[in-house]
Amino acid sequence: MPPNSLDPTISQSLTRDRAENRDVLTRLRTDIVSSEFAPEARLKFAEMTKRYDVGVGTLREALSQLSSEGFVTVEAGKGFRVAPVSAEELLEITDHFINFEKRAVREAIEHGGEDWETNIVAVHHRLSLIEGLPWERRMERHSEWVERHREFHEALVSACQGQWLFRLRSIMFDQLDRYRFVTKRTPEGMGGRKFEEHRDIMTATLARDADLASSLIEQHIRDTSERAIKLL
Amino acid sequence: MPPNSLDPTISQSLTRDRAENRDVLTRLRTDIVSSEFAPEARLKFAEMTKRYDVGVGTLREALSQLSSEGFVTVEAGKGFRVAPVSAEELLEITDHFINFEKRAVREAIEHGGEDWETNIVAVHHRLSLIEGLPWERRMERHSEWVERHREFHEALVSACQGQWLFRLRSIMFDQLDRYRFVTKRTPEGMGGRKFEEHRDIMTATLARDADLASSLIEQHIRDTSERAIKLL
DNA sequence: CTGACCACAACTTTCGAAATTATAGGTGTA
DNA sequence: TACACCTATAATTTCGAAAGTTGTGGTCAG
Repeated sequence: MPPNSLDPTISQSLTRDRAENRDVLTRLRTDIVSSEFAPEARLKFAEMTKRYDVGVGTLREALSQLSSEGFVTVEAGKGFRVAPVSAEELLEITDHFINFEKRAVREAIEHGGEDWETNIVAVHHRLSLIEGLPWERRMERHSEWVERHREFHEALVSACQGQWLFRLRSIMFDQLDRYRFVTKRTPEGMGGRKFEEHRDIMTATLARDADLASSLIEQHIRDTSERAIKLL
Repeated sequence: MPPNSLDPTISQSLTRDRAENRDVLTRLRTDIVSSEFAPEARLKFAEMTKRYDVGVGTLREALSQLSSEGFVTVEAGKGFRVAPVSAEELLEITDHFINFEKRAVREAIEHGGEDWETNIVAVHHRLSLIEGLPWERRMERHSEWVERHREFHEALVSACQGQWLFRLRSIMFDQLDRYRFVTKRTPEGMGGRKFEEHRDIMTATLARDADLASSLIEQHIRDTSERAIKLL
């Protein structure tokens, strides 16, 4: 039942509906990543159940899941809070993620087949459609960019053999997303060389040049994190 | 209301009650780690609520938490299952854990103070009390050994600076525990050189010899995993 | 004026029933 | 006989209310 095409405000309703239909877990994580809730803010059940229109049980399940992902903290009897942020944590997360991502892309280059290659090209294209846009239009579709950016990096390493390597990498990536958000409103952060960097990473990966791809990815991630630290 | 002292079967009721009083999450994890539920077995709510005497909501929260820890899998509408096991996964988990643990112990050696040292000695002593026992008595207290063993390795790295390093290390340790369980009933696995190995690791760590401690830990973990693989 | 104690309010946590969704078995038709 | 559909059953998933806890403000004794 997708009557989106009948809605007069098409472009808005498309993104809006997609956001609304996702489950509470995803919506809550998105709201925390995008600083909708400030770090260390209390997450009260009364407000949350109204905001997301779900029962307390469902909400509790989502919150406890987010706590094991590291996005919220929980203290017995005191409820849930948004996890704090710090420059030290960002530095550590960055190091772990780079470490994982480099190993993962190496494995993917070694084992990836035609489907893997094709998917990278496809996903990169969708990312470049947004990154090629002028500054203002990119800002409007920032949440879409976040999603495409995630898909692109995930596609790069999706052929890696280690299930846990992929899993650990993804945990760190989600955490990085939270810090990446602070660079949103700066032209350098949200634009700059991103377009070329992603293109170069893709080229090196498809050329099966693991050393080059690794080093490009490391620079790419470290640059972004260093910009974020200055803005924290 | 702990009328344990009135119970005639004291030693049994003490350990039993301690197990019963822990929350559902811990009990369920213990039951999965100790192969109480076979890998890939379905975890039905009807049976679970009776077994642990909790409501479906509480159970659901525990299960979804365990799914993000990797102990159970969940498919929307199909319920929860115990996560599968494989030799490949054990090898990967072992590599990740050794990697984390070596870095963590290095950091701990660098930053650890007197409290850290004292705690290691104390926790190692409690571990050695069990490991010094003859074979049959050790078997009886296997679940206690698991707990002490966890505490010992945790104490070694508890002074490491990286919060996420510690966290990631702990996730891998819990996963290893599940595989370690298969070596339970073999004399070599559950005894052998464990006593001396743990003592040597402690000595090297307290002597602040990071290189030696790292290499001893790597051997220690890898030996155990290789034994487990043969029995899988 | 200070400190402790008590009662009230707000919030978290848990439970069991109701609604929804998947599964298996059986019936009818080609 | 094979295939599809429909029904009954069994499971998951969600919700709202009740029970339990923690925090707070006020009162009374010292």
